[in-house]
Amino acid sequence: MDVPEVVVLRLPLYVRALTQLQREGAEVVSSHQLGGRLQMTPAQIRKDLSYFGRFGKQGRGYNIEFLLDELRDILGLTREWRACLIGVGRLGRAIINYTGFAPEGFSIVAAFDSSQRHIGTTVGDLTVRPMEDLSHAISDQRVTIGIVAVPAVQAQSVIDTLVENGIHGILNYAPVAPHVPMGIVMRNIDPVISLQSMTFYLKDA
Amino acid sequence: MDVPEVVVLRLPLYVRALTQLQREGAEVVSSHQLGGRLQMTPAQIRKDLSYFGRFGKQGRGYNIEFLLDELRDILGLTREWRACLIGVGRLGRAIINYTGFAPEGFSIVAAFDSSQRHIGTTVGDLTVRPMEDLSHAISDQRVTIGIVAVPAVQAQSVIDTLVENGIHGILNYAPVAPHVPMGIVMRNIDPVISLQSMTFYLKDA
DNA sequence: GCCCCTCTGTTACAATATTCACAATTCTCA
DNA sequence: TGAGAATTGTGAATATTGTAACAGAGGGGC
Repeated sequence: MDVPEVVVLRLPLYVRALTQLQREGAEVVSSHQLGGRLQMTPAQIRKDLSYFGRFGKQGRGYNIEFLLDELRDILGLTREWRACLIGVGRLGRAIINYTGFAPEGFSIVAAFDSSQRHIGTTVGDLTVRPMEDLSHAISDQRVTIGIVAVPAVQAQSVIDTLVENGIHGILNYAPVAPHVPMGIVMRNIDPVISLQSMTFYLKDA
Repeated sequence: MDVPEVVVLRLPLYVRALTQLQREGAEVVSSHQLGGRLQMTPAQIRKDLSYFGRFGKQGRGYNIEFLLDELRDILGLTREWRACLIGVGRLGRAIINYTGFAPEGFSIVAAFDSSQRHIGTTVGDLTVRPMEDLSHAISDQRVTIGIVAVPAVQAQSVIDTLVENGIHGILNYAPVAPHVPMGIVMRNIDPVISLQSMTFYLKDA
């Protein structure tokens, strides 16, 4: 099964739009309607979905509940995902307190920091632990995702440590482009980079 | 000048990597070296840069200081950009307190909320103002970017209001895919979407 | 039951993006 | 000064991604 990554990146958008439609009471949606919501062509939606199966009915469209179930299954969203967070500075604390993760099945089950100042303190309902505990925590609490919220200079070494301890998925908030081995999936959250590509279009307006 | 958007999206990464190299004391860098840092091919870097001019010297590479100046100019990073923030809940407060914006020339100069509970309170060094003040604040304080940190249901209408008041650049933290008119530049920051596309690759590991 | 309208899945095509490959230029050093 | 090594900028080749178009299936109305 060889699905282009761009397609995978769009699937969560479909899930979200369909969930919204479902909340509005819709039962069926056409690729045209969905495309209207997401500002994309109906053809692209149909093509994307066709990588995974045949989910629609000609003349009718897609049953929302059914398609949602399928997409959630494809993306692996039917299980809970446990993450650990490294770095409980301002940013890290904000991430722990962010309420958007839990409803989608992502939970932060452990927090780490290298500074004595933070170790032992409580953030949300987590007690901050020293980096030395990382290895045990990952296996004991079956953590599969690492969230990195340390300063830029420390990010690469923290990520190396996570990878050494069997983490395959990394959500990186540090403003760097870390190097990860093949097979490791990393996503960067970086508002400054987003702004800097935005100003290119704003600068002569 | 017709530059592909993917190229513009990469320019900030070059700026960051070059800044880092400069801090390390380097004066010159080749496309090969830069590619090593950013995990991309030398050819891609050279081609990207060639959309904007000829910045390198054969046999030698790129003068870092010169290339940085050029890229900053291309991206419009030589001026200060003033933003306003809408929504001072947990997320909004974290954004105001985020220290990563200022060093890059982005400053949040006004904060708004629609709830009486928040209006008049102080966040960072800003006093939260009612939405009614938005129009005046944008012109008085020459705000050009809007940062949206309101709940999903309010995001579209807040964005409409920003656009009506002349904002062309929007950094959206709300977990929705809002609809904006042509010519408006929007960037979405959405860790949940990032995680959801990550789990696709993690689910059978 | 039949016609017509709708809408999917898919194939063929077009547009974009990336990589290759090489002439041209610069630097180094004997 | 000249030969050899390094590295750019770019046009051509390849690969990837997106769009269009259409055959065929499903549904509704009469």
